[in-house]
Amino acid sequence: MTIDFKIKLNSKLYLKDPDSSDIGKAIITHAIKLISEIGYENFTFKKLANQMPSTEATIYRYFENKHMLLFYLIDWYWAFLRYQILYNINNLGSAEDKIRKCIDLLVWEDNTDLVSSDIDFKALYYIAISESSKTYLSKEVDEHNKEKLYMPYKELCELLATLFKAYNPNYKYANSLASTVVEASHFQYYFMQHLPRLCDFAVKKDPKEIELFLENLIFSALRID
Amino acid sequence: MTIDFKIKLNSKLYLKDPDSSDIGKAIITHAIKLISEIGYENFTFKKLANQMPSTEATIYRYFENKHMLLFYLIDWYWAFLRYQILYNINNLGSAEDKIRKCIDLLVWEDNTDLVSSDIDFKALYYIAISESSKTYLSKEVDEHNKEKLYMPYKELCELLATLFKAYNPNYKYANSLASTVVEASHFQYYFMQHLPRLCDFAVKKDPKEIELFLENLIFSALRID
DNA sequence: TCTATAATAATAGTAATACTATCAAAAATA
DNA sequence: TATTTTTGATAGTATTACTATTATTATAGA
Repeated sequence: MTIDFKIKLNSKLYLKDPDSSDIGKAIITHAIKLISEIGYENFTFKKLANQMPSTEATIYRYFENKHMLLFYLIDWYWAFLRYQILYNINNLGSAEDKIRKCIDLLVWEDNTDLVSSDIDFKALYYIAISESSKTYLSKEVDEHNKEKLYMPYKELCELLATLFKAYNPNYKYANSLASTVVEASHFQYYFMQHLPRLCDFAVKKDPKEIELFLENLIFSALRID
Repeated sequence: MTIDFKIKLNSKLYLKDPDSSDIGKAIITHAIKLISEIGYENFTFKKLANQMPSTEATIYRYFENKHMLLFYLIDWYWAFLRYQILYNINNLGSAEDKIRKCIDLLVWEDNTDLVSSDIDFKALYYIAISESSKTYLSKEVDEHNKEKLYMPYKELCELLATLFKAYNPNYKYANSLASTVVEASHFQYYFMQHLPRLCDFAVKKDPKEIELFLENLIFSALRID
């Protein structure tokens, strides 16, 4: 599958748009590779510069610090996921089918055919799982929220919530259910791999099991009597 | 309410048991205060030492680094929460009542009467909300898991899962539902305060609303037809 | 109470991190 | 070609995350 579009992100995420130059794009692709390998805590601009190769100072001209670079990747991920969902549910009829498709796209499977791009989607997905909550679990959350940096995440949740409302207009917790499902799709995947006693997918370790759990959770909650 | 017990934590969390000396206890109480104020990322042993007051070197004799100190606090929190639940559901008859009581204890309310201790429970609760996932969202997760450092969290989830199974023995996702509810109790509270569009509690900002959402989620999922 | 032992304070020091600044070379653009 | 922008190379600072040493203080046992 190839979707051709440009994701335009909030300009407050960066000092200089990484999408505007080759070296900017290299920063993004190498950052995805490096963060997914060594983790956000061990990631530094110096290490990134050595990998590219480039210099620390150059990267600092694009991003204020590593937190903003992570923010950029995560916002790109949420925006990309939302576009992918919009594209894929467009031709579906029922709200139920649309919700099922969302769950399918929320949970990564290895057969997902996302080539034709420099972005390593699987690596980015792992970063999203392990690091995305760190964009909001910080003391700067209110400032960042004022600068509208959480918009891509909010828009994704809003899309899900809208579908839930379409399925059952009387359900009172559409937004909370949406954020719960998005978060759960991540940490259940993480638990499956690292802390299997916290989930029920240890035996098969199959992402499809996570989808079944989430579908069951959603349609039970939304059920109309 | 006063519960009198000692929480015994995994000795791999520390170099010297902070519960074994006055200065060790001071490290814990001051760390709770300081981390809740400035956040884990901005927290350093030097700042903690200046607050107590003591010295950096002294704190390093108790904890390998700030990550292990956070781990200690979070493990204490999960263990404490579990004991509190066990104590409170002991005299309850039905699984449904027990589950409702768990939700009640999972979500902090300001009237919660936990005095008679040096521990600032409210501050610790806020730390748990904002920082607990950082104990497992690290590249060292598998090592720490081998050392059984996630036991208190697993035992809490296991307790919930057991209650879910008691309510409906045929439900297939008791563990995943348990971890989802525990995590959701935290991030829904956080969203309510910082990112209200991601939840449905923005108007009242009342923790009771979170409880209603979680109860609805659980009993819908567990419902027997 | 004295003595031995352990714990802490005070201080110093190192390597890495998280930046900022400067300036020349290279590349892009007009 | 001239001008502007970007990058590389280098240097430097403050803070963080530790480790090490030694003197002082507290504690426990005889």
